[in-house]
Amino acid sequence: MTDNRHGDTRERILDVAERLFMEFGYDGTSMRQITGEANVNLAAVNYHFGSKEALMQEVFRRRLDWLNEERMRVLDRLEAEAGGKPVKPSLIVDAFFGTLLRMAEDEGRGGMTFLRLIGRTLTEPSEFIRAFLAHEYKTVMDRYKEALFRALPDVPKAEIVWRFHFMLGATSYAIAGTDALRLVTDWQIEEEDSVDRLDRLVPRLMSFILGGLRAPLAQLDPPAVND
Amino acid sequence: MTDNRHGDTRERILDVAERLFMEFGYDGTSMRQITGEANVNLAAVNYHFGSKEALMQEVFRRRLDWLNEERMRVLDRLEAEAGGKPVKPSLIVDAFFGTLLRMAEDEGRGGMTFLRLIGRTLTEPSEFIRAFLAHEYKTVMDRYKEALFRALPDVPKAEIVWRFHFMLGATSYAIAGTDALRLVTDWQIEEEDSVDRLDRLVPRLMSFILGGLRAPLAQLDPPAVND
DNA sequence: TTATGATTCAAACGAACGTATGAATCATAA
DNA sequence: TTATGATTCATACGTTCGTTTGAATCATAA
Repeated sequence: MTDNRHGDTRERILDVAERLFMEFGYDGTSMRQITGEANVNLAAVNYHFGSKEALMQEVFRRRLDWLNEERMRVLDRLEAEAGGKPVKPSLIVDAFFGTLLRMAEDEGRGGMTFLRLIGRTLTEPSEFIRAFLAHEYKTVMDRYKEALFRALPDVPKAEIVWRFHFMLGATSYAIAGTDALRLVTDWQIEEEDSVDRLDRLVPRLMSFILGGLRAPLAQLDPPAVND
Repeated sequence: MTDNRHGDTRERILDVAERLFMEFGYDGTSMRQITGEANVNLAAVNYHFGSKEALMQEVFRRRLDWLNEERMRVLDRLEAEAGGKPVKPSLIVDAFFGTLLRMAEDEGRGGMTFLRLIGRTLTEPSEFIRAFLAHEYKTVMDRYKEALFRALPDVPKAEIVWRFHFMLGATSYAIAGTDALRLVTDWQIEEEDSVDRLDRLVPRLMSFILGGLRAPLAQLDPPAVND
């Protein structure tokens, strides 16, 4: 027969699904693709997870639980070290984005595959995915926003949230977009600078988003009256 | 009967498809949705455009043709005004991204709907879409990269391309992600700061990406030897 | 060895998808 | 008015989708 050990069926499905969702998106990946490449029966996903949606959620939960706890731990440590004073913005940004990016160096935690999946999924259209991610992210997001508010007391909160958006966007896109970017820019960057080389990407991206965070505030006209 | 004028069937299909592709993505939008909301027969898309893929391409071509020509015109003008000297980076960035963002203020050119569609599509998984966009974008992209190379002669070209990526990412995400961002950040930003208010978004985004472009270069270890 | 619950299997289900077809209807000009 | 080509129409085709089913097979413990 095949080399199936029935005990790790769940894990094999999760690994394959993670990779295929990353490559083809949620809608673009069929149950038959997943079960085929995982060498399990078509019905196995529904048996072990209940549905395709539940599988997608489990793919994320498996990685996000650790990531979000780690983000909390790092911020806890930074705030403890600061002893009541606000934490430096660059440290907060590194705790949030750097933790995510460095997670990709650990194959046991999903590696580049999961990192790209996260990036791609943040712009996925499917309603249930966005709702699920919003719920998973809420607590951590609120903690980090509060930390940034404290760290930048002179910057309007709305501006901070905006820049958090922009940083998220640059990051998602950078990690999701290997292929997309390759096409758009023709990618004449040398081999050793490929996105696959995280040690090249991380410092560049961190430098960019920190530059954006520190940029002078835009001059805005006063808000128009609501009519 | 309905208020169908058979002459504008093509245009009505394009308008509806643009909106639905923006909202639900390419795979998530069915021919029956499109033709239903456009009040045309199911077969109309295949009759007028040939296929769903061809429809998607026409949705883009209708807007991108003007956008890319306008980007060329603006850069032509800037380079003429500079009279042989390099154009300032901030002007180049504004010519590329600002032209796109300001296009969204013109409902006749697609408005926010097309802007969001562009943003979302840059991370779409479908192969044919990415290939199509890469082809549409190639000429313009090369011109702008060259302009940036000339404007920043002391910055390694690879770094410039990287930061172009990051700027593209922040922009795509910001314009695509109304709903996604709303969820991720809980969106306690006041009403008048919504993404729908382009006059709020544009200066903030431009300030952010310019800050990123100007950020100090990251310190990199020398590239590892390829083995 | 046998009984039991967990897992895997082949096969099928109904629904939705993009597309194709040929007749009906329309606009236009001879 | 009639002939012609463009367009719209209702309907159906063949696929693929996610899911379900009931029997077969497995691991485990009495």
